[in-house]
Parts: sequence; structure tokens; C-alpha cells
Amino acid sequence: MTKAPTRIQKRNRAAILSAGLDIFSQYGFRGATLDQIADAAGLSKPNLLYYFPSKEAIHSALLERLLETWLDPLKALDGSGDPITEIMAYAQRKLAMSRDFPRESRLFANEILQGAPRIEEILKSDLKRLVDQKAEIIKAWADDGKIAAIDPHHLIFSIWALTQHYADFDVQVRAVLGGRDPFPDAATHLDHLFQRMLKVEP
Amino acid sequence: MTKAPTRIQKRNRAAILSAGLDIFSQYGFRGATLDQIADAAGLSKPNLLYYFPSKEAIHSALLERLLETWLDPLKALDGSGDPITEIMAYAQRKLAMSRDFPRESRLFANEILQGAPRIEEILKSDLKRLVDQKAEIIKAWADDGKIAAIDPHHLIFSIWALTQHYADFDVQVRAVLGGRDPFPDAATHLDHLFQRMLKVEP
DNA sequence: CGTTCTTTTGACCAGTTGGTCAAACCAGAA
DNA sequence: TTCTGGTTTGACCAACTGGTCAAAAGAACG
Repeated sequence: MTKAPTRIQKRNRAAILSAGLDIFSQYGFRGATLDQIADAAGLSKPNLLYYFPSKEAIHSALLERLLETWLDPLKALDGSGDPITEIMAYAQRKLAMSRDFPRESRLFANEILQGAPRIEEILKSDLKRLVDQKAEIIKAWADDGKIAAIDPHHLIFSIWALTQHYADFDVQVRAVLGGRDPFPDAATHLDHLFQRMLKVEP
Repeated sequence: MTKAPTRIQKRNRAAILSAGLDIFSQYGFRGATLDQIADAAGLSKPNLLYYFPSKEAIHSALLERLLETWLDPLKALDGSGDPITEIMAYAQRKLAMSRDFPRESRLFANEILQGAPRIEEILKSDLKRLVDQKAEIIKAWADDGKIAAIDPHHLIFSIWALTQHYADFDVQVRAVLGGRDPFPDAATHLDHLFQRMLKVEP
């Protein structure tokens, strides 16, 4: 029977997770150190290990929380809605996540770059199942002539690529743009792009 | 005056760079260890340090070689060619690079994810200059009605995102596709996509 | 106030890390 | 064959790594 967490526990656990997100999303699991995370969280290393039993545990907690929310936008894609509206809304939701949760996006990117050792099974089961199911919906729309004929899986990959790029490659994007905020323009750009991509030929 | 490299030097330096590319592209600079690299290169650690003076030196050599070839496809975009052909050829060249040099793509991704500490200045100067110049060309095409009106910078970002995704997120893409090779389908998908994206409205 | 439970810390540990060095080894030219 | 310069290695080092522990310091509550 686990006790209810105290005020201090809540604060410190949150601080550790936020600090861990900062560090892990930048350096990956291997490149991050407990000293860095403890420092960023404003705690001593032994104190940090009082709240999480190991480096692994912090990372696992973050990945778990991430996967939970990461797939929600795709789950929300509704087969009974208007096809083009649905797909474009999904893309805009994902772009908003890149804007509002760039660290989560980079944590995920880092995990995949390292070969996804900790989540490969989930990708092959849960993620694949979800994507296959939504691809089915998109295929039906295409077959019915409601959107242009397009490979559903690669359409989903394209949405991921186009939106996550603005979080994962943020420093490059801003360097090229001379420091300007890319997101407003990115939103209208992707809007135009998906409109043209999906519109049925006259 | 530097001597010409011997046969052994050439072989070992190449082995080290290849091993370094393997390891750095997976784990990033901080996450990679000299022992890993030496092991992958089939050399002892002191022997490795006989050819490169430090971990930094190996990484720098790789980044330098990378940047040299990484921007060539964009440089080749020709303002005097046929607009749609030129842009689509650029996208296909970049996709081919994701297929043929995925480690280089991941090395670059890792560097950017970590905040690009070693190449930020180059991004802000050389890369920005090159992109601005090519964006100029694309803008002229759009103004002349030769391609659809589209934000040139974000068009370039889109090409980067859509193509590099297949290298950087390879394990995710393959997991979702059940292990199938994504590249043939990706090529035709991107072909259709850019065709629709760039075609001028009738 | 004192007691009990939670929280924090300094000292410490074994294994790993990037890097050094002198000595040994080896290939090839004379 | 010997000499020479390039090559390889084992032993070593200081700094850092993830993690432990007992003891000290705070909260919480009657």
C-alpha cells in the first residue's frame, strides 16, 4: 500500500522530471549524467536518488509519460469527420506539440536515434497497430475519392517529419531564419501544403 | 611540412572514422566512448590515440567531412533550370542521401539535438547564406508564376524534414511498416507530394 | 515541548572515462 | 643484416560516473 505523496515529494519529483527532460532530451540517455540532472533540479545527487532509485528510473518515467501523450493527437483522428479537416487538424495539433513541448519531441528523437532500445517493442506493437488502423481510415477516404490518392503510411510519416522537424532541428531552423520564430509561418505553410497535398484533382 | 600518409595510416584512419561515425551517430558526442570506437575500429585505445590526438579530434574530422558533402545537393539547385524539375531533383538527391548515408544524417541530427555547439556558427553564416540565396531563386520562380506561391525557406525545411526523417527515424519507420524497406515507396510518395505542392493552380 | 517520520547531506566506493608514456614491436631501405 | 622510423601495446593516472550509507537536519503533529 503506497502512501499519498507529500507536498515536498510532489515538488521534488516534478523538478527532477523536468530537469531530466532537459538533460536527456539534449544528450540522450548515455550522454546525460546524474550530476547534471541533480544540478538542474537544484538537488544534491544523493537527494535525487532518494526520489528515484536510478538513472534508468528517471528516464523510464519520462518515456512512459511521453508515450502516453505522444499518440493522443493521432488517436483523435476521427474516421467519421471531414477527411481534409481531420488530417489538417492532426497536423496542426502535432505542430502545436512541437511548439509547446519541444523537449518531449527531442527526448523521443534521441531515443529513436539510439536505436530505440527501450521502446522498440512498443513501436512494433502499439504504435504499429494504431498507425495501421488510421492508415486504413485514410485509405478508405482516398478510395472514396474524398482526398487525393496517397500512400497512407507515408502521409503519416510526412506529418510526423514536417512537424517534429521544427522541434528537433529548432536551432538550425532559427539559425537559418536569423533568429525569427518559425512557428507562425510554419503553421500557414503546412496549411497550404496539406491543402494542396490532399485536394482531389478536378 | 606534412609527410604523405603510409598505407597503414590510410587504412587505420579510415577505420577509425568509420567506427567513430557508427558510434557518434548513435550516441552523440557525450554518449560515445573511446573504448567503443577503438573496439569497433579493431584497435587498442592507445593505438587509436596515436592516429587522432583526442575524442574531439575524431568528432571534428567527421563533422568537417560531413558539412563538406552535406550541402552539395542544395548547392546544385540551379536557378536556370526548370523550376519543378530542379526542386524535385533536389528532394530526390536528399532522399538518396538518407538511404545511402544514414549514419551521416544521424550524426548531423545528433549534433543539432545537442544544440549544435560545434557548428552553430557555420549554420548562422555559411548555411544561412546558402539557404537565403537559394530561397531567393525559389521566390523568383514563385513570383514569375512558374511554381505555386510558397514560402521558400519553409519549402526548404520541408524538403529536409521529409527526406532526413527516413534516415533519422529509420527504426520507427521500419517498425511501423513491419520491417519493409521504406525507400522505394518513399521516393514515389515524395514525387507525388512535391508535384502537387509546386504545380501552379490552373 | 518531544517524538516520529521524512528529507538532506558528506563521505565514500568501485567501475569507467579520456588520455599519457616508455618500452616493445615491426616494416622496409641501405 | 642492421638501422631507422613508423606502429602497437601494457601499465598507469586523475577525473568522473552511478550508486550507497549512516548520520544529521527538518517537518508534522500531539
